Amino acid sequence: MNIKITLPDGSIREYAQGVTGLEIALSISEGLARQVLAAKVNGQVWDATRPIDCDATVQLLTWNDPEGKATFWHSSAHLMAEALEALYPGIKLGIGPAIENGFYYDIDFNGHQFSQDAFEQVEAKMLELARQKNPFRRIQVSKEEAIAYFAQKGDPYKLELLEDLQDGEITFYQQGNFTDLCRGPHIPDTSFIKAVKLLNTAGAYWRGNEKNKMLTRIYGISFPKEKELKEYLVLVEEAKKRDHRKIGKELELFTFSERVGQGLPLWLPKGAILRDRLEQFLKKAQLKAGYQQVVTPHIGSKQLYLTSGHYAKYGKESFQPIHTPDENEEFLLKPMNCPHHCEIYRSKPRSYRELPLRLAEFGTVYRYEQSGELHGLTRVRGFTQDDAHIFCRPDQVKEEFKKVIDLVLYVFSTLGFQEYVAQISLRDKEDRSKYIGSDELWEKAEQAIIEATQEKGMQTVVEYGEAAFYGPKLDFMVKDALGRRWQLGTIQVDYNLPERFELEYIGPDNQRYRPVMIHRAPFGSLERFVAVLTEHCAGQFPLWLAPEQVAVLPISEKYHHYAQEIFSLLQQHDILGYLDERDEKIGRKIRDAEVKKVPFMLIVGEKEQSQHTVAVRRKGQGDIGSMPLNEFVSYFKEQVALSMRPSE
RNA sequence: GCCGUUGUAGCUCAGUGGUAGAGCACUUCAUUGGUAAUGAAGAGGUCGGCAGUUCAAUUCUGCUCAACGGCUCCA
Repeated sequence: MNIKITLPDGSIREYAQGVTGLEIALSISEGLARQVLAAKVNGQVWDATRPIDCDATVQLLTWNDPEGKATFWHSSAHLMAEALEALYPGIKLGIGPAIENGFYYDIDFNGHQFSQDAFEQVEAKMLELARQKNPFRRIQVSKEEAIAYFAQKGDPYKLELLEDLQDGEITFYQQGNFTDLCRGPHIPDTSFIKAVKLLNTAGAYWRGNEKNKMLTRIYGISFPKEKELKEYLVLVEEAKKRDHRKIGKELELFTFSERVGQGLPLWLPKGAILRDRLEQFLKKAQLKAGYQQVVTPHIGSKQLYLTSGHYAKYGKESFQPIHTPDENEEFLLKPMNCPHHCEIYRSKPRSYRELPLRLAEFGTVYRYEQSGELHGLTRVRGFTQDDAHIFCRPDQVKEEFKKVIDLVLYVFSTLGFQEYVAQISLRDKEDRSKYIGSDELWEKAEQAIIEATQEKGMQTVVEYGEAAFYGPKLDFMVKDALGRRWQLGTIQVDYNLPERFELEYIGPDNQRYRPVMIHRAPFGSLERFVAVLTEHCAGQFPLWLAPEQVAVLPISEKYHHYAQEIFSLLQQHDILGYLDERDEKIGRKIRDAEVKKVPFMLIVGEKEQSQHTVAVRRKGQGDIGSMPLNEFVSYFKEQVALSMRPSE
């Protein structure tokens, strides 16, 4: 009996029943067959060797398809497990999935010593096994058989996983001497794996629960070609060069001190300039958008956070209250600015005519983060939010929300972040105990976000369980140099805090109403934003942000006087930079300025002094000719404006 | 917080059971130079901290602090 197979180009071919993806590929071309890793059958990824029994739509997956890569890496995880089992008999296996870049397997080494020194040995074993061209076999087993197998093998983790599986849908995959409980799919055989590299090890709790045993997670990556592994490793090196912790040190943006405490960044002069420019930029944009700046203290009475609900939620995992010596009053370092802003709202009766009231503050907050979580500037214990709270009428929520989206996107585009993910963060579907407020209010808030993003025509992803405890959010995420995702901007709709703080306004009918709050921070925090921006531009900041914009480099001591004149004129135009009066040759001064990523160098010597010009050199471009200083200043200002123009 | 790795000069890193080295940076001197490193000399470290083993510890052991890679967490 024949079945009809529809291919992605729309063509329909007939094959005998039980045809496999691999056979279909072979019927098209041998070259294709050599590349096929898996097959997407009616939208589901299958083994390329699995028989297809009825009419189906089939897409053949290769290394160029994300699902093809995932299958490849998943199979690589099995291969690694096989190699590890061969080298360390008696180990227990957790889970071993493919991830965004590679794969991992969680291993209980059951008494064996394992360290990264053994990586090469494991890699060699994997390649040895790969060359055996062992097919991955899919085996359907009953639950009983499956339990018997792992009970005999003595693998408690697999037995635990089996508990949650239904009889009848359990499959094993077997290659060489290795059998694993696995849903699949897998690549046809191990010989596709031509290059492997183990990357690092890490502890990981069994099933992600910190009450469970910690297993050793081994990360690795593999490729169908040796060359691709090399390219990948070059890419990783490049990413490391962009790491904001490294660049931050080199460019003297920030530092940490053990004596000050972990997670408490010290901003150095150049970093402070960067921060300040970002603040000024946003303040200006916010002024235009109708925000008003406020300032509030760094601590607040514990009572404030009891009211807001933050104390009940986070009190135990926060910095503990400060006690006054005499009255024994309790104060908390402020972990967020909203309660303070609520009190500003309450400072006088409000009319509907005043709304929306938009209160903005670069507010420094302190949160106790677990020590193992701290990471450069992206995860710290003291940081400054570009915070604002919009108090508005319920009928204004959507419009205000959309305006905030515009502001966030304006900020992103001005700073060159084209790639970001807008994530709608909603409540956990099952566990509602983590949240305050009624279902009705939550639904209103969630609806407002969904509608606003739809009306803006934004591409969004929805994540459940990612909401704040008082309301849903729209989060903007970007990736760092090493591919880790970080949340930058956030916009949150909140019906709950106005309740808790009993915020009110008088409506046109002279009745009291409750306003709605929108929390928002386009940068998120200055710290994290600077970190991600640093990596984004590899320390080569746009001209308007560069902490050192122009270096004045006299050829020799004889021209110091003229150079000083030039430098002070630059200062009068608010151009930042330095004058290099060191007793060094010009080549050296240029090199040092290049290394410091200074965008412009003005070289002055005999010729410039006599003609009253400056020789302009642009970083990365070289000499761009001589001109009178005033000409350079206007050229420079043009370039600053260009560097700020929102990219399309 | 948990698992693993690391900690030597301002930075990047060698090294050893007998109290330490390089390059760059820094200081001084010579040099007055034209688009990515001029030369010489000097100074700089209680080898993360505390304890223990030892005749002797930077080196071995324990604890502790911090950083790094993950896990968990993230108002």
